[in-house]
Amino acid sequence: MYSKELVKGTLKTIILKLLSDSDKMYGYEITQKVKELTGGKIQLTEGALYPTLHAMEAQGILTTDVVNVGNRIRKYYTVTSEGEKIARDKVNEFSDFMDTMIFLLDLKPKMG
Amino acid sequence: MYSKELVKGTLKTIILKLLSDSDKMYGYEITQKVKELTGGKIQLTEGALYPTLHAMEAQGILTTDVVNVGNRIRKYYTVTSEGEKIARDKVNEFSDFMDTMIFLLDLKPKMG
DNA sequence: TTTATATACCTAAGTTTCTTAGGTATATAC
DNA sequence: GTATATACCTAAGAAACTTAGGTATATAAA
Repeated sequence: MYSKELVKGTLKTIILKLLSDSDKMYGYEITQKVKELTGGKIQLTEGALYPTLHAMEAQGILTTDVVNVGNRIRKYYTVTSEGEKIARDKVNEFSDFMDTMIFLLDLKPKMG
Repeated sequence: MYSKELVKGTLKTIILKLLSDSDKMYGYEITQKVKELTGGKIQLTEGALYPTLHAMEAQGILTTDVVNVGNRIRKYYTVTSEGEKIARDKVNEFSDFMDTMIFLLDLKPKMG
């Protein structure tokens, strides 16, 4: 797990990237996918995740589709076309930011 | 300039890296150096910088040396040996975090 | 059978970390 | 004599989280 400050500010970018790459995902699924992909190094908290999803829905970035699975509710989120553009912008901005930080901190990236 | 959320959480890391690589620096000098090195893409605000420097001094990470330059005061900051370790840890953690994000966001770094 | 864990949603109070918006003062360029 | 640069500082407010709950079903273990 990384220190809290570091992961701050990346939540929307992560959510939008995962949702853009898949048809639809539900909240709990997003937390599990991030945990799996990062080997547990990034673990989204539900207290941060759900309000962010609701805000992005209110802004027209995401739409929802509520499904009954057995007796439980599952709320699927899909990125709108407007959201797709925001997703690309967010990922590009983060990429640019990382390049700047790599230079500033005099680092060599380990991948690529 | 990057969106505010992104730069959040990197302030201490940036300050400690710059101070570790130099003998000593004063607050205003740090803001100018970061602005110069990032081509204006990261601009530290004094409202964030000074309280952070004071906190790190109180924690024994930094020591100060006040100097008179003409009739003006200049407060130089130096990293303590304890601070050097924290600086290395912070930079390493950020480096690791970037590797994780590069994988998660499916990016290719442009440098290295 | 009841207890713990996993699934699946949610909210609200509190904390941290920053931005915004000031204040003080000297030096220099226009 | 007015704006910009240098150089320090603080305090109120905002943003984005964490922490700590609450609700409810399904399943595995004891």
